[in-house]
Amino acid sequence: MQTRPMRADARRNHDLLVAAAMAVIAEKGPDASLNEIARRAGVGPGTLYRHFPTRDALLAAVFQGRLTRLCAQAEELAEAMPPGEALVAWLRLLITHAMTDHGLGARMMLATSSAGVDCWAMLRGAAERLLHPAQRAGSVRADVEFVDLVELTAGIAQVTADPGRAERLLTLTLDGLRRPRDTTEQTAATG
Amino acid sequence: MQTRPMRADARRNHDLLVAAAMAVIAEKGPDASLNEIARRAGVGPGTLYRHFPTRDALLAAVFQGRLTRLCAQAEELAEAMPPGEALVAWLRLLITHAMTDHGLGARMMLATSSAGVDCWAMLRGAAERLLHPAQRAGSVRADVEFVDLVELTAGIAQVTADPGRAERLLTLTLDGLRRPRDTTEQTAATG
DNA sequence: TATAATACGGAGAGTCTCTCCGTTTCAACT
DNA sequence: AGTTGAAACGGAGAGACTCTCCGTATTATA
Repeated sequence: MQTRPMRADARRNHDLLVAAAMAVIAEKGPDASLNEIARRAGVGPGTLYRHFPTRDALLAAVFQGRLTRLCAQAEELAEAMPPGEALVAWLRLLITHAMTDHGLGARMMLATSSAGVDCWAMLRGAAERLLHPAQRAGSVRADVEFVDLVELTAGIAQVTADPGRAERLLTLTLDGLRRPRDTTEQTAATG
Repeated sequence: MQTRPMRADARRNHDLLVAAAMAVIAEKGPDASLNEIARRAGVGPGTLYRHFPTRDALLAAVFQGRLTRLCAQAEELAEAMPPGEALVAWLRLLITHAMTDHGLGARMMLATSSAGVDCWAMLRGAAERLLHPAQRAGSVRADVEFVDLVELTAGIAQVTADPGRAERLLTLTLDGLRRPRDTTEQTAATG
């Protein structure tokens, strides 16, 4: 996979397209017309399709920047707080990310490999950087895995656009719906 | 809201359209062409739009039957099991429903009022019929509300198509990600 | 500057949604 | 049964979108 330097005009159009896509998607949602994005970028539709063969490829390019920042924040949190709190704080950031642009963030998070950018791998690195210490510290149950975190977070982000509701659902997910079992309930067979 | 009897041909076409929609959506997903549904039903596009002004109205009609059955099952479970178990069993059914037709079920569950069929009200009745007893019995925390159940369930259904994963995420949501607090961790300030 | 490789642009084919209106069908009344 | 007004039908068509193809223009290299 050797990346030979792009021709100057190609590079310029690539950047114009990503910028236009960011603007149009922010205002019209993830189903915005690709035609309009091309128009806004000042290029023809053909050019758009040459750079980004599928809609998802374009979306991935738009989100790569945000995702990179999100993963960097995981590292910062890990160094600034105790493991359990750091994880929770990052999950909050993750939900915010997943809610951007009408739930588009969540859609990208779930895409295993969206043409070039491997969101999955990036997220996995960041999430496990926080999850494993939190588990070692005993703040999070040991059987929780990376994929659980991402799917639950993405799910919450997709069902509501209201940050207050999202916060509420995240809290519930962290603590569980069942009553805390410091009572007598022993749950003989829950399977 | 007086419902005068439909004309015979109107009634017939209505039913043909719902049947066609069910078939086409099952095979092509929720974004299936409305044109094709009309064609399959043997009517013109105009007729389809007269009966169902929006896509969601048609989808709601398709799902009304399934939803009705789901709500009836809530009643049956309530009579057959202890409150806590009944709720969990019904949530399992709810997720299955939410996953049908490529996550379309979840989309309908979240639609507050989809042209005629008020899914929200139906679900609310069924869910609270199970939730409140479960809370009185102490199986579920008292601050959980109907809307929490629906949103969490719909979220799970939308992020995965694999029943195994859905089951896993439901279990996690019921029990929480945090470690059960029979340990020493007291969480002074988690905000 | 000449030339091959690369990228561009936009016309156009095919599809989809949704509307409009002339035509047909139904049901109520004589 | 026959008449008639209302209700419903159907399909042509406007407008928008996705994606392709290929003649033209631009870029890098010699």
